[in-house]
Amino acid sequence: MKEYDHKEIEKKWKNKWIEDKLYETPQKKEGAENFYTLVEFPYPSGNLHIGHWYAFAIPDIYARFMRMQGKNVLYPIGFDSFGLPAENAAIKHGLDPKKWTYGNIDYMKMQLQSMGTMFDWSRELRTSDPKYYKWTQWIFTKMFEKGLAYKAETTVNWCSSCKTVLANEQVVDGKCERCGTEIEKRKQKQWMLKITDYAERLLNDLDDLDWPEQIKEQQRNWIGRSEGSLINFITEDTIENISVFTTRADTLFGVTYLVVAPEHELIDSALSENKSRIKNKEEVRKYVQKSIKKSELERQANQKEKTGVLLEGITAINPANNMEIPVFVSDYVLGGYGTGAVMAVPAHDQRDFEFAEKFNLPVVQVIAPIFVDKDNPPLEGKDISPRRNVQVIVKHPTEDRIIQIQWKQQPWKTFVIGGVEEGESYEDAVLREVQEETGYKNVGKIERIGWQMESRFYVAHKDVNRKAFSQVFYIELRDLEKDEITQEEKGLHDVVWVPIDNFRDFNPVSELPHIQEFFSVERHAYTGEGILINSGEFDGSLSTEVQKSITEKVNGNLKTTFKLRDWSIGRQRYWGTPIPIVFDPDGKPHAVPEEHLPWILPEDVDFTPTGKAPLDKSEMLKKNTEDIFGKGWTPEVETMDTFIDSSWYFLRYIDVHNKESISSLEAQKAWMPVGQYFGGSEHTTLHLLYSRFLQKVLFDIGAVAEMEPFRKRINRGLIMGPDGQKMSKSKGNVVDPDAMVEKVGADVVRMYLAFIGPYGEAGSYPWDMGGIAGIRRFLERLCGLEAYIEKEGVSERVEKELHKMLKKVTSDMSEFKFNTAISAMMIFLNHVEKTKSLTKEQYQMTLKILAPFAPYLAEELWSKVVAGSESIHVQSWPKYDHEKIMDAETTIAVQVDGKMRGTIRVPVGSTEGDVVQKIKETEEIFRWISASYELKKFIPDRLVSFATDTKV
RNA sequence: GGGCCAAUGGCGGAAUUGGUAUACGCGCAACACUUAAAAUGUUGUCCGCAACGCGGAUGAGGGUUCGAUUCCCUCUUGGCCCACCA
Repeated sequence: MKEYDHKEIEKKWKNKWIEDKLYETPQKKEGAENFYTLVEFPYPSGNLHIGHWYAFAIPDIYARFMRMQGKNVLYPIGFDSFGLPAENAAIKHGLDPKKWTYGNIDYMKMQLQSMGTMFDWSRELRTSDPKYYKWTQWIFTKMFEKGLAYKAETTVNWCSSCKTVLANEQVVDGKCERCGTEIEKRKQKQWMLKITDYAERLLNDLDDLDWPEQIKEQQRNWIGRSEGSLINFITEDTIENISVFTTRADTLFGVTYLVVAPEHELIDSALSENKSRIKNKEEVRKYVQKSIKKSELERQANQKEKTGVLLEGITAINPANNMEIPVFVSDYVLGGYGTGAVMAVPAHDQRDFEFAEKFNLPVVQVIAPIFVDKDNPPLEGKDISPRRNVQVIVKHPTEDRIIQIQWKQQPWKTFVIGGVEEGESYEDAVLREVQEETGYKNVGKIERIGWQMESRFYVAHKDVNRKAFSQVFYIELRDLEKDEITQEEKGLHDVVWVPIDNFRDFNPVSELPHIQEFFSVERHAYTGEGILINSGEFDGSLSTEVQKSITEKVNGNLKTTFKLRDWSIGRQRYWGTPIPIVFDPDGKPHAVPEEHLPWILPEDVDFTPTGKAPLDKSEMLKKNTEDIFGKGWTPEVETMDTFIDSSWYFLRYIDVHNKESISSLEAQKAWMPVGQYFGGSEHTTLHLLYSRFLQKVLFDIGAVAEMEPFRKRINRGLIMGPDGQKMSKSKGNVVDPDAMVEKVGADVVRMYLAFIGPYGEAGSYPWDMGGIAGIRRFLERLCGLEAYIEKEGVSERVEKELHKMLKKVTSDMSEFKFNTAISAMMIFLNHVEKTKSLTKEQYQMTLKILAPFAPYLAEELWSKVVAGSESIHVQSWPKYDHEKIMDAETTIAVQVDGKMRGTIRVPVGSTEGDVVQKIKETEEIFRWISASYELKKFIPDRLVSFATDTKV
């Protein structure tokens, strides 16, 4: 056994590779196609955790593989080096954010290099470098010129601890994503980017992307396109119309009130103007102020309990039926979505339903669910006989029992059930049917249960299809006094008392949700589809088909709305890209002209958070502004959200020293779009969407030639602690990569992470100390292979296994299944050790396959066996030989009636006849096949399947 | 509440995409080497039984099929994302 001294090997090759500039990627390489492999760059937090290894070292395996496949592979790295932690270090420990950040970078660079990655460090970038942020600012000024960057009064998320504004995406569970402090709502003038202008394109262009469907779907949901109608409700005084957005115009006849958000403009004007008709101004003002100040968390915590205030003095007209309806203000309506006002349909919207119950508002059903009886479905070609009927749940006066009607001619168990006669009310029909069918006559209050519905079923004894409008009622008997029922009724059914919980035995109607709800004492709105009722000329139409016609009838407009909101990007912070805007003496904003970019981040600032931006105190910035633009001009003092920095960094790597543009079109032509982008799933709706947005903006101004930045995308999984929990210092389950590398070597850590599970599925994998020992053993055994070379002669078997392995590894790597690729290598090693036979060529090929996984060890062993050779990492990937994999004989599985009954060995390419003949000769298999059998399937060289079942 | 995804031995996971379920690794057990342990090696390791055989098993139940971990339906559990989005 040869010694595997990982420390020695790693030290040796790390330096050699740097000396030889092994990983510097030229813009073009003779005879090689360019391939851009990208991984999300890190924030320089101080040191690498095991997640970083998973993020960078595994894509490195892929990058190396592509390089050996003959591609000119770009695998760049940089640092997302602006951001809050640097500033927090400054505030807490009085450190210079720049020094703190750059010190961290130096250390992390060393760690990254220890991984054995093929990063091209000559292209390293840092977003806090003026040479970089000059172009971030340039992009901003272009957006400003196009009206895509604007300052607007909005309600913002304010973190009182970080003393800054956060984007919606940075608020998690109503708390600050960074520090966990509860978020308050504040109104503030705020720089915004108009991503909503691009919503449609961001959505549509997803279709053509070669990304996992899951990721695309998540972005689609985030963009949240919905098609609905804008409908105008005229208020009594006709001055203040209220426009609402709805996706359920079909329920318009069921609107019994309107609700506006606390932020709605109607409230603003009504409270300020004297002529407003609102009578309870004080009450409204108090409610609105309270709810706007309410934190996100409170708003969510109060989800169950609806609150609101009636706007006294204002009524609106339902344009569908001219009914007068009240108007409320409530915070269950969002100011920022749609028009900030909703039409409330309590019968068919759960939130409206809850609100109506609390405020005692009328509930009008306009959609009737359609119930098709599965046991007695309508038969085609039969007449349809429409009918109204009632179903009555009759409760025993003292016991928890209800009446079940057991039919004699049909296999039915039902409630009391019967038709409503012409001119008869539902309630009268209930009393009559109960008396006719059961004889009981002293009943309590009649209660309607759930919604009217349309049932469709076939009535066998009348040979018609019934389409019945039915309503369920509940009554409690006052006593058991009853009249004798008629002989005719007696002949039809028995009346039986059954326990209340047996309601599921009732068929078919008890399957209906609202019956079930009744018994579980929950009440819900009916939000599904159905047939329109109480809707004038639309009665009888299908709810899914009337949105357009109802909208047109009331002069509404069809309208598309998005959930996506504009991106708020201003930060009252220091350590970020300064917003390159100056204000003239009238306060009008102007972009800093390109010749003055980069608009430098001044260094004479005080970091103590005050709620005002630190740059506000920079004399240097003020002076610089006046010097350039003149007296009375003032600078913008906010910095940008760091997500902007990272929304275009991939365009910089490809031409990192360009002084004329973000990157030349020539460089873009060489590299863009990114061929493979690896990252974390947490960036699906943030970074990934923002990058696509900026790319499209840049495309529109001609700065880039591609409309989409990333051709392919893979979201990696999560590495958990050995206990299966998320790693955290407080749980004490953190795995320190540096210590692991020290102990077992970088190659082992890389390879173990690759072996832990498939890379392209965002699962979570626990770190297993035993597992990593297994990989270490594997590499140690590989070190021992050299001893077998040319010792035992040539084994055909080993040659075949080698090519099989090569084939498997090659295809697995293309699909990011590094785990099974490694498993194939292990299987091969097991074969070699068994036969102890290996040629020099076979050994070299094995090392090449190992090279992307364990770059240090492969290089070391390679240098020993191929004297004076170039690095193994510039060798080309071996090709497998199909001929060598071919077997002369193959194993065929024999199935009988779907069960495995044995295998036979036959020459490759045997015909069906040969195989059957062989089976007939094989007693232990043939005994399963009775005299009469049928050959169901013959797959050459694989399987044969028989059926003996004569029924088939 | 909505969307997406998953569920296979004691554990991480394989399975040619509808064709021999449990590859590979870990763990465990026995044995060898050793004074002993570690390391290493060899063998075994889904479950049941009247055990060289047969039956059962891929979260549960049903369906399609000669054949289902794979496709379809219902349900259960778990994960991720979103969430009073009209």
